[in-house]
Amino acid sequence: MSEKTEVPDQLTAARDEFISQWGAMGGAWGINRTMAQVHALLMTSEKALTTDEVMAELKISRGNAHQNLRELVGWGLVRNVIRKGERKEYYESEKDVWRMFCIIARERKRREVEPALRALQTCEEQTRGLRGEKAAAFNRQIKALSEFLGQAEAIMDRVSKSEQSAIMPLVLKMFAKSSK
Amino acid sequence: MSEKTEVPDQLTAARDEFISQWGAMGGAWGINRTMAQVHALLMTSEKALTTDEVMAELKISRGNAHQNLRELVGWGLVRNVIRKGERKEYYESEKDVWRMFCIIARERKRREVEPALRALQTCEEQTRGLRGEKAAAFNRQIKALSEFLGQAEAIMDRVSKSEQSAIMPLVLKMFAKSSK
DNA sequence: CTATATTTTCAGTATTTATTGAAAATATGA
DNA sequence: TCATATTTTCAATAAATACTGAAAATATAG
Repeated sequence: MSEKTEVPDQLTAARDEFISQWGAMGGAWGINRTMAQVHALLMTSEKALTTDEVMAELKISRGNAHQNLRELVGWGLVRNVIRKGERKEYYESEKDVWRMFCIIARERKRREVEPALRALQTCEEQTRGLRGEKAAAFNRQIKALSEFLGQAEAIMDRVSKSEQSAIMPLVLKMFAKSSK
Repeated sequence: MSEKTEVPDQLTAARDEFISQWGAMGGAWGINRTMAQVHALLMTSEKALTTDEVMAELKISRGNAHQNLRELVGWGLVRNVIRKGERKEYYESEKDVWRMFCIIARERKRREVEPALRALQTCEEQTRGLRGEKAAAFNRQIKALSEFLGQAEAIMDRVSKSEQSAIMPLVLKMFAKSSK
C-alpha cells in the first residue's frame, strides 16, 4: 500500500550503508555519530524531512532527532523550512559538496582552530623574554607551531571564501608539479 | 634540592597551559585527550622521557601512560629510544612541525578517509544502473561526494609526500591571487 | 479563549570510552 | 640459575557522552 513498507530494495540498502559509513567517519573526526547520520540522511533525501521522519528513518527518539537537527542548523549545514499552511517544520540539507566543505572548514576554524591559536600565541608571548636555554627552546617550538597553525588558518580562510569548486583541480595540479 | 621541586615558574605555567590546550584541541578532532597531552609534553621536552616521567608530569597511571605512548609510536609521531647500558625505555617526539603535519595527514587518510572512500565507491557502483529518478538522484549525490573525497585524498597525498615546508607560503600566495 | 498540534527542554538512564592498578610476562645482570 | 627492573596486559571502575521519553512550553486554528 504505502511505498514505505515495500521490501528493502537495493537503493534502500545502499542508502542505509551510506548513512552508517558517514556516521562512523564522523565519529573518527570528533563529530557526534548520530549528527553525522542525520546529515547523511538529509543529504541523500530529495525532499525536506520532518523531525518525525528523521526519527522513523534512523529509529531514534524525538529528543535526539531534535537536538541533532538543531545542531546541524547551527553549523549551517541544514536549514529549517516552513511551508505555508502547514504547522510542521521541515529540514533540508545543503547538497553541494563544495559548499558543504567550505561550511565545515569555516566552522571548525572558528570553533577549534582560532581558540587554540590564540592560546598558543599567548603561550609564545609569555615565554618570549625568559632567560635560559630551556625557555628559549620551548619558545621556539611554540612559535613554530603557532606560525604553522596561523598559515593553515589563512589557507582555510581563503579556500572557504573562494566559493568556487574549480579551485580543487587547480590545487591538484599545483602539487603535481611540486611533488618529487 | 631537586630542580623539579622549585616553585612553579612562568615556563612551567606556560607549558602546562600548552599541554592542556593541545589536549582540548585533540578532543575536538577525535583524538584521545590524554594522547594529545602526552604528545604536547614530548613535543616541548628537549630530552626524551621515560614512562615514569610522563606519569609524573601528567599525573596519570602507568597503564594509561604506556597505552598512549605506544599509540603515539603507532602513529609515527613519537619514537622509542633505547640507551645502551640502561634498562629503561625513553620516548621522544618528532619536533618539526611540517613533518608532524605530514605524518598526521598521511595517517588520518590511511585510517579514516580511505575506508570511507572505498565504501562510498561501492555505494556508487551499486546504485549506478538502478532505474527511477530517486535512485538516479541518490547516485549523483554519492558520486559527487566520492569524487570530492577522492580529490581531497589526492591532495593530502601529494602535500604529505612533498616533505618540504616551503610549500605552505606558496599555497598561501596561490590563494591570495584566486580569492575575491 | 480553548483545543490541538508541534517544538523544546531536561532529569534519568544507557552506552561508550578512558583510566586505574595490580598481576603476569619479559628482559637484564650477577 | 635467581633476583630485580621494567614492560605489558586487562578486568574492574570511573568518567564522559549520548539518548530516551515524558512533561512543559509554545504556536496555531477555530
